[in-house]
Amino acid sequence: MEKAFSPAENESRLYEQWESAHAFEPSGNGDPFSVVIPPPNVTGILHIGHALNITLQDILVRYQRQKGKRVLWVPGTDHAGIATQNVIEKRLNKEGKNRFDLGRDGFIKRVWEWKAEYGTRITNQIKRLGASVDWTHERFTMDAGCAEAVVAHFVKLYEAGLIYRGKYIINWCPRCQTALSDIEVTHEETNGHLWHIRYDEVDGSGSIVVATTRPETMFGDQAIAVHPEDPRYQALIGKQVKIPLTDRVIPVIADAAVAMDFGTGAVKVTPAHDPNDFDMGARHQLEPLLIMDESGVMNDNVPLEFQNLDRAVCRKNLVARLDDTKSLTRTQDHLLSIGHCYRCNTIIEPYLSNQWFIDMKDITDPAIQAVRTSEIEFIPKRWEKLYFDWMENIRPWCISRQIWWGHQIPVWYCECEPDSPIVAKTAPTSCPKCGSSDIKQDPDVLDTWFSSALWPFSTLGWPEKTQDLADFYPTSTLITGYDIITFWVSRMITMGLFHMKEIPFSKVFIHGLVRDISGKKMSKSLGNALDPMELVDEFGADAVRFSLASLITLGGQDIKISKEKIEASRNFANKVWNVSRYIHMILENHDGQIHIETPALSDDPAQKWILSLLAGTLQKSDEYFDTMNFAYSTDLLWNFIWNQFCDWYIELSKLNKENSLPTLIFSLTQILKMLHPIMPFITEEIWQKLNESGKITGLSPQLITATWPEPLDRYLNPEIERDMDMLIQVIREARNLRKHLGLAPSKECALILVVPNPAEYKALEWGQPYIQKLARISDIKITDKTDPAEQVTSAVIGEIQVLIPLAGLIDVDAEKTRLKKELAQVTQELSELHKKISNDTFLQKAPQAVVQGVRDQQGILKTEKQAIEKQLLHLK
RNA sequence: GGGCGGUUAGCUCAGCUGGUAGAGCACAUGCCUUACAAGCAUGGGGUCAUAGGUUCGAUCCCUAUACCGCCCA
Repeated sequence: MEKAFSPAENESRLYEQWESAHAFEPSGNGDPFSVVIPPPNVTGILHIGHALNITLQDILVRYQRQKGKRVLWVPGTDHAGIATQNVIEKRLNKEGKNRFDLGRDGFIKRVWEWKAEYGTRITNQIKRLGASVDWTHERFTMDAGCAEAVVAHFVKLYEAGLIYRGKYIINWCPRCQTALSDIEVTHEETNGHLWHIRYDEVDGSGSIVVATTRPETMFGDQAIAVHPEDPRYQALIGKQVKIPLTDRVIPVIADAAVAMDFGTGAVKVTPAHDPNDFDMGARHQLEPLLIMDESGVMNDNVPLEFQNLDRAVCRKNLVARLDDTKSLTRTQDHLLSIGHCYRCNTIIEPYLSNQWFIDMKDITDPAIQAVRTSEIEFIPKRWEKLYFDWMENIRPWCISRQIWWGHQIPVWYCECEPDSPIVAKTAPTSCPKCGSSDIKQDPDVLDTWFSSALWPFSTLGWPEKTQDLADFYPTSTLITGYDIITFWVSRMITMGLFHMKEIPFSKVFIHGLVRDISGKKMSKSLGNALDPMELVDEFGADAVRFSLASLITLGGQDIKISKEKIEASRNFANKVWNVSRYIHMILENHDGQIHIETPALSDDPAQKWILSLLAGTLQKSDEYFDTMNFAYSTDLLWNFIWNQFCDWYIELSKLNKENSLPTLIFSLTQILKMLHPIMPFITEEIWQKLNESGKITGLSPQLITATWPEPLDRYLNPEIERDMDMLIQVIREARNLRKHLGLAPSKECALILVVPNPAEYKALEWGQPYIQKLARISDIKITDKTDPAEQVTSAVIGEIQVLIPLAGLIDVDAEKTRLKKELAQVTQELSELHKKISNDTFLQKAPQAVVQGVRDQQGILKTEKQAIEKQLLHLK
């Protein structure tokens, strides 16, 4: 074996080997276990959040596969309507063109070309992470099957009366030129102003001052509203006022929705540009008046001087003019929340337009129930609160988008009845009413999430009744970030239950978002983004995966990642490689075969010990993988492999190399199996190297399809673990004493152990060679009583005294100082225990075991104290 | 305005059906001990945000407060 594992030279080869062996495809007769990947944007690149998400799924999936499940992990990508269209439009801009120059068909063709060119980029990145997805099941939200599903979905909802079209205020992005759903708008607290504007009464008798954050919309005002019980304005209700700078006259109306304590208590009502005003307008039969076009530019419903101005410029000019004309009575600083497009961050315009909606409130009940009854379980549970909050206050979902890239709405219109849509699964050739062939399809496309909502079953073949659907729906576990619980998770559950009458998955594992080391969200514009592919290049996929997994605790907190963390994981991988290399070397020098399925049960204490630890590790490992406690899994394996197996067992086994080989090999194979879900590449490579040695029988050709370890409970041995713990402590103390003496590590010395306890005496007796080897001891003497004659440096572990006799070399003063410090420590602890034990209420109320624990501890410390005092006396 | 999460060693985080704290990294010291210097050995380092309360006993439970982050309106 090479001195180090080279990820760059081996990972892609191993991946291809797995894939060509069909290892990622469902096989066997086990229970099905299926997962659908949260589809990334087909033309995007993989960011570290994806890497985290994919890593966690792959760990779960590989574990379940090794456990013998019939595993299907469906990969795929999303067409990401607005985002992708934006990218292509930017490209066109660079060529000095726009989408209208190409026309709809030409533009869409262009996007498909782009997809053909870049669509494999992200799937290759998924491969580089080692994701064991079944590529034969790969899907795309705009492939033929998904498209068919989307149409079936739309038609079914329409026929159930749940989809409708209408004029409402929606969130309009003037840059993307499309409607957005409520959750596609992000709100930002912003320092703005509250402008107080005076509207004069037509009859000249007085005026009313309204406060507004958006003065430019005043040209669309259709009323001024006050609260019906506001004493300040009683006389004004019903009066007519004039909009400043215009001749338009509007009424003062009374509406209970007006907040008396906001601003002046009087508000302008602009039904076409504000959702609340729209509702109020409907109550008072006010006609909405649009004053901007779709780009946010003022139209000819405003005075000439403001026409064709951008809304922001208009505001600036208007405020100046109002000030000049004394209509502006006051300007206040005001903190307000402004909606922005989540794709391009442009300020959203509440805009009146004709859109398609789904009436969600009629179909969410089963989806709410499924989580209430724990049929679907969120991990961590607290996210259910967000889910319920969203679902129980659900509003109509605006699903139409005024873009070209996406699923065009399956609706046609005929001149004969332009307001009556023809909804059909396949494009009609003529109008069913008048027979005219002059029919036009609705130009809008559907929200991308409309198709994503079908993902757990559209990817398995729905609306056809496929074998995949029968075998793998419902899926098992969904793993995703909390940022798309409302966008995606809630809608999959709703639509899964609506179409399939069955939940789409039984568990939803929610992980945090990846942030940089200072807690900021990673983004390209901030320059703090870590490119997962660069990290894979530098440290290997295994190290990146291990690092990410090690940060995922069940609390679901956001995680911070740094290169240092990944470097540490790379070092761990190197440790695994090197211990394997060491065992491999012994194997090569070994004559004969090792039978892996029959590990030796030897009398060797070290072997008994490591097998006991291995058995315990396996138990916990199963538990942590089953509960998706990823950080515990990585901790457990790191600790067992590095701190127990490598640091201690390997060293102990060197005393008994040849005899230890079966245990070494067996332990290693179990380690590889347990570590494989997290670090698939390096473990697979080591596994195959073991196989290539030709000296081991019973190994499957590939680790990926090797079965998970059988329980090893028969090896559990608490006595040997206790004895070895003690032995390790003795060795540590001996090393510590040597260090204090300034002894060169290579130099051997003598050791005396005073051990009054017979059981400990016995263990130290068999442990004698281990102590000599690991603490570099030439002569060792184990006795049950102190020999006061010698000059020693000493330490105490419970009843055991560890002494290094070294007449002449010991700095008596330093030794005294050290012992006195220890004595003070022990005395302090003893006095605290004493305080506790002499408290009557403690004795009465604390559990027996706790009281006994304190007593035991007291006994041990007393012994230690006496020993230290005795040693101090000897030094005089 | 409402809600959620966080505050533990220099850094990143564990720990919490309550019995005075752990890891990795970093740091210090000494080592090329033939698996590994991407390493080995040893060590230092924490009034568990603050103030109250419950309790024999609180990092853990309760109530406030402060600060940080996120979500919703």
